[in-house]
Amino acid sequence: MRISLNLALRSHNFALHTLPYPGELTLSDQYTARHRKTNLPTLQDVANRAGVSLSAASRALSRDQKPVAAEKRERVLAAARELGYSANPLAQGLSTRQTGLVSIIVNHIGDLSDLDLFDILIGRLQDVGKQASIVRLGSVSSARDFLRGSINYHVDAALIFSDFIGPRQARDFFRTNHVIMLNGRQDSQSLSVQPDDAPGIEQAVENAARARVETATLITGRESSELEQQRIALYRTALAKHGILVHEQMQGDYSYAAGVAAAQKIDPRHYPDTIFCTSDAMAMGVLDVLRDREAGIIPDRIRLYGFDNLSLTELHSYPISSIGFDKGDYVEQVVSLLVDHGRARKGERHLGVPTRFFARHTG
Amino acid sequence: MRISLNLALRSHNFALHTLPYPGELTLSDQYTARHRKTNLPTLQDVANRAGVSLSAASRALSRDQKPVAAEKRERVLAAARELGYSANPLAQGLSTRQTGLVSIIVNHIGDLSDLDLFDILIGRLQDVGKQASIVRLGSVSSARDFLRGSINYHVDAALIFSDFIGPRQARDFFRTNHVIMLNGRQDSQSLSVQPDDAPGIEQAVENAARARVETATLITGRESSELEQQRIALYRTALAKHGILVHEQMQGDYSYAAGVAAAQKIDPRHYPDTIFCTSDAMAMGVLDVLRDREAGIIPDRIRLYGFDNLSLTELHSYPISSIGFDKGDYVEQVVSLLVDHGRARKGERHLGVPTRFFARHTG
DNA sequence: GTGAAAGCGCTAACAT
DNA sequence: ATGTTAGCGCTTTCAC
Repeated sequence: MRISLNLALRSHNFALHTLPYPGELTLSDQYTARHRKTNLPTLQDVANRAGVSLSAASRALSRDQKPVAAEKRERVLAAARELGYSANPLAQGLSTRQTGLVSIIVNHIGDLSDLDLFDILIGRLQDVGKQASIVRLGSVSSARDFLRGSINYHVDAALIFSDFIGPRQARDFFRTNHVIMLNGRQDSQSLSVQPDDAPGIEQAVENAARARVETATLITGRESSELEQQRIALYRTALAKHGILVHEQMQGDYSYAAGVAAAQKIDPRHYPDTIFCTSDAMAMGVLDVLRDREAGIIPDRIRLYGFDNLSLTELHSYPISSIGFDKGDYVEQVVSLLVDHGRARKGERHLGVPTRFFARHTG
Repeated sequence: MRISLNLALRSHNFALHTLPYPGELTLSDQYTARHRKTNLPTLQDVANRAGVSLSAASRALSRDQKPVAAEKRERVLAAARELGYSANPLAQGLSTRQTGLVSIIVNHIGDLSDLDLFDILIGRLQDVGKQASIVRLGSVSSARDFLRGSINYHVDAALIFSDFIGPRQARDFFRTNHVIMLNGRQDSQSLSVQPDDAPGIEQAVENAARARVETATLITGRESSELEQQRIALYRTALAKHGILVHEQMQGDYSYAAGVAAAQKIDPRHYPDTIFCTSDAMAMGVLDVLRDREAGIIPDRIRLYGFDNLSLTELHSYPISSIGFDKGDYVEQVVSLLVDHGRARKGERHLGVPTRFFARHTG
């Protein structure tokens, strides 16, 4: 996953509700529990209190409709409530092999830099009853050993953001087919959702073309990435289509520093009319360098376009026109893959999310 | 936790090692596993292959030294290796009540905005064998019901960053005493680590004093927070000590927007010599507004100090002098609380991390 | 030191 | 519809 930037700008207002403390246990209930290692009530406690069998209690409390007499179910529910019962997910998992955990696999936490996206993602995961476990791979060399023995080895699904894991490795690491590739790598077996860069790039170039620009410089990420190759091709096609000459192409690594370095190499005597960066972070670096050389140069003489549509580009100092996708849409696709197993069966394994152009001050 | 900003600037170089695929199972091993629902080898499989009993295998593989004949242990280890065995943490957890999971509780993912900090934290957690599960509370009203039944109800520990949960609620929610309060709220029973704001504030004010400033404006967070109250007091004490007059005190909510709003209210005819903000995000807003009014005003006429020492303040556009703590130190304290149970027993339940002043361009 | 056996708390056959 | 029972995979007594 790319190295980039983020800002959580939005204000957050939460009401602090007063919470009820748990219903006190009656003496007898406490007694039944006392001999165990933990004093948390078990399903057996609930069953006892409701005067039903263990399995009846299990059925009554089950998520999916299991056959239980309505009146019995009520008693069980009441007992559970009174005891403050909650199922032990470990025990459930041992039976059902479902932990309710979804791993989010990243190289390092910086990959979460689009906090808005992850806020939506994790929120939605929770909505559908899943907990997010974040795995920081660091380096992939020990990933396998590391995952082994960790609970991530037994998650319901793994969302792969780390670009160092391929679809096959992912299936191997997690011993499950429920792996969703979000890093642009995929094969026929894997599930994936991927932004469709084409519309956003087309729109951005079109926007530049309307301003009658004639030349462009491209600042890219690692060209070793197939995804980046495709993206560059999209830029070049769109630019050619609008008769814009690619002045120069420079390679960076998506980072702010790379943008700075690239901009410093730009010859002041031969400025391009426009600069397209394949990350907002690089565009920020470019902006800072060029602004230093000449106030107002952007967008007066050079139009600048980023990529990712980070919240950060909304900052006063970095009003960078960008390309991105709707984060809500993206998350919905991921969640649909997670929840709607039928979808994958229907052959819909690779989902796309269209990008679009976000006009701001620089382009 | 405060709403703030972050930037992951550092470049990351990971070597992509080729990984061995798992040792293929022999036919007979596959057979023994076949009748089960899953084809993962179990401890029984390992025991069979090593020709020892289940419990012997368990002991041999146990983390802590259990009595096993050296030669037997070797055989078990070999068998486990050959089978690609890894213990099922759910089953282990059911016995030991240790899941290896640590919940990180936040209001929303924006609380992670100090990605550098969380990168270190989650990395270290993994080092000590813990997995991080991120819980986005959103609103606390349903937190309790929500946590129930989720695996977070059975984590080894909960790290509370959300400022909407108090120590008592936390213990209740997680049914454990292993709750580490990182939001500034605590009581005698709870564990906590807290930055010590005093040294950083003292140093920042001293820095301003050396520049012979005479007046200061304070832009604060929610004054309803006790922590913020204390912080304001520290500023006022330090300012008074150096004979600096507090010109004005304005209230924000730590956000960039709040900084913008506050700065706009500053009367151009009566600029203070210096502005202290209790968050970097607010300082960024202030910087943007004032820069717009008059180029170079900061730091030529006004010195500006932020708080948090976000990586973002290293950006060219926001070279804001700030106050913060060493993130590595902070994480070590948290981890020590997590790992070293003896520490809490010795009464060392509330750990501190000193802040210091980070000089940059604005102050 | 070692193995048999009893849990941990729950779900899912399986009879009834 | 309901209760009994057999696992899920592991740790931990408890005798030997």
